[in-house]
Amino acid sequence: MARMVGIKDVARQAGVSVGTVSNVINRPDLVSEQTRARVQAAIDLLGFVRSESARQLRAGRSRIVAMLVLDMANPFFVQVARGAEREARAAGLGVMLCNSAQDPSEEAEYLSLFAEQRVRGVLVTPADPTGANLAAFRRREIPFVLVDRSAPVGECCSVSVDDVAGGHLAADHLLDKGHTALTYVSGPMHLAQCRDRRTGALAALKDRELPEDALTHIEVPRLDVDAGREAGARLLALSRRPTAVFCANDLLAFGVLQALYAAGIAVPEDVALVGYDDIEFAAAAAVPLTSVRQPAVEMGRTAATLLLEETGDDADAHIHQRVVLQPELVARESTGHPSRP
Amino acid sequence: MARMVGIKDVARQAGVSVGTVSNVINRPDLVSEQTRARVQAAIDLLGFVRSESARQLRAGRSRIVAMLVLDMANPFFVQVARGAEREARAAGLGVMLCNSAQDPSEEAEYLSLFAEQRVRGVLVTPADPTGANLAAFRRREIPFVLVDRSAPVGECCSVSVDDVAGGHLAADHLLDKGHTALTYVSGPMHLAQCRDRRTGALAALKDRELPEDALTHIEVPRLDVDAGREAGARLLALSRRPTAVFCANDLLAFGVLQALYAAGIAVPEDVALVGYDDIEFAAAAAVPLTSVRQPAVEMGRTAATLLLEETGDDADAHIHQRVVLQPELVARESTGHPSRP
DNA sequence: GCGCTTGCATGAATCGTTTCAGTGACGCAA
DNA sequence: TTGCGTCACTGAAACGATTCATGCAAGCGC
Repeated sequence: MARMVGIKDVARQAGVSVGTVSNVINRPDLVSEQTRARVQAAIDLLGFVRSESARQLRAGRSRIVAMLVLDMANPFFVQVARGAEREARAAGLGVMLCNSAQDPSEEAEYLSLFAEQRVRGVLVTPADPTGANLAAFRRREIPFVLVDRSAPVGECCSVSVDDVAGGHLAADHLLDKGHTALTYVSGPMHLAQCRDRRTGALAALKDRELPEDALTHIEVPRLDVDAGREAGARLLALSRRPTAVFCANDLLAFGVLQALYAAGIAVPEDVALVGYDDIEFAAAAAVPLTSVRQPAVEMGRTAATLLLEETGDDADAHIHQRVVLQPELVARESTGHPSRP
Repeated sequence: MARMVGIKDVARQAGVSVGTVSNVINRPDLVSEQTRARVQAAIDLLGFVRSESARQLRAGRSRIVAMLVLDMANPFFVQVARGAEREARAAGLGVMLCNSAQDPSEEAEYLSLFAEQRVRGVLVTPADPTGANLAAFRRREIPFVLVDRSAPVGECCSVSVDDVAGGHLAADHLLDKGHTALTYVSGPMHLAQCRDRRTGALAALKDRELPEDALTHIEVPRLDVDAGREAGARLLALSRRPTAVFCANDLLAFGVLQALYAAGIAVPEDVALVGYDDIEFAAAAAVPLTSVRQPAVEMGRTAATLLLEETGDDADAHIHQRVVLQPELVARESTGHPSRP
């Protein structure tokens, strides 16, 4: 590979000093019209591309924000990423999107990588339930924002969605449809998500003075379609099959839906089904899925905004915020068409 | 933010020279056991993290490969990315995943970003039909591998899947089921993908001496679920409704499926449906979707391998390759259950 | 004509690594 | 003792940009 052309080559070609070339690139207003044109011509002629590494070596930090999500196979996170990306790029920053796949050791590796890269900041949905990875990361003094997790006030910024409210919405909807007992299908209960959504559902039952045991609980080890199928199988094996099922995310709901279908059980006629996240495929399923919509894009956008604020020029003025967004129920056919409740 | 601790601070703390610290990190075998321990202790004590930017400034290139995909909302590309990522990380490289969202200008911006970053190489599914972006990129002498596109031999590496064969498989399957006329639902025909899959389907018809007009064609402007719904509506409006539909990707098929369902038309009883890509949700739909599986993970893996080869130490020995993988039909219920054809 | 400001351009210092030619120290053979 | 090779370490020169104190010239008011 031929030697990269540097700012020096441009300077020589244009007959000016390196400082001037730098000014043409970064503060063109300091340079006379004439010189600027000459330098620009040299740049174009030589095909000069400035080296980010040299730039950031001098600046002390890069112009990249990293984003580490739990599961890229889940369209929900892709949406979040899209929101964050749009915001960051509007501010002239690049985004490095990575997938921890819920594996704490992957997460740790990525966080080291980010530290070495001196990224501007990190948007992260933590995978490590112990918090050890983040604690180690905090010591490096790299700003980060928790996404889809809420942080203790003051420790760092966080953007999340009110999962208790979401669980409440879902349960309310099913109860409105006339069901008096629900089954909650969740991932591992060490995830705050799964816990909070259940809490919300219980609250909804309580509001109507229904007993707590009107909520059956099926817990599976992951939050994907496969696990949903497993949950569906266990659901079918119950002595009294429930008529209303609330899943902790849409992927689980898909799995359940499929298991029910395979057993010849009609949705919504025999069983009403509610998912969570309202991913694109929820609407696109053959039986469109009622789901609790999380403002995913907005969550990403907000997280990026907070990070930019924290790492901006007036960073000292920054105080950590804990943003909680509200979910919203999207009723579709999997819980009975609105017109025939 | 406190000043970053550098290799110099470590050297001072350990009472050795900077060169020695560097050796401890990069070539520990050159350093005596004792010194190594002392330096390591200093590193841990000070929480030293080496600066990638300085490192790559010296090295002339970074340890990051970029990946630019067409549509991150399509799980197929997420799979490809996963394959590439695994391979790259195994080789100690970071992956920067970006989404051009099929927008040539986004693509151009990202390619500039990559050039400035001096990335090791780029895996790209081009969005720009004119090829201008890539041509500009080639001048920068940054290696790249085409993904899900085949390149003219010798120009660069490429990994793709045989789309003609895929189309043939899909059509064959439907014809095997007894259908004698097919409808092909595709995205824009300027995409080689869409063209080739049609070509394959036509070949299948020809093999059975069916006329070319046994293949109706519905073209929609994008390859997503919405576009699929539109195609479904147009399909329903046809004077003679087809009994067999082949979609250029699973997202389109989902849209069609939904439109059919909404119109009370049963799949597979009234209409048989085949998708393409075999994304995870294909199996998870309430009517599991027959689909042409592309070896997505393997494609990503192979692309990354080729790139590593091209950018490795023996790069001079590298000759551009054009890898074509074979697709595979996965029969599910949307074309009639195997047991009751 | 003198001192001032203003506008432009200069070039050296700097960022944090890696690398490489040198420097000692030590052991061993002649 | 000298010469030589090895081993462990040193210190300075890159890498390619940004920044800043500095210089120079022209313009202006007095």
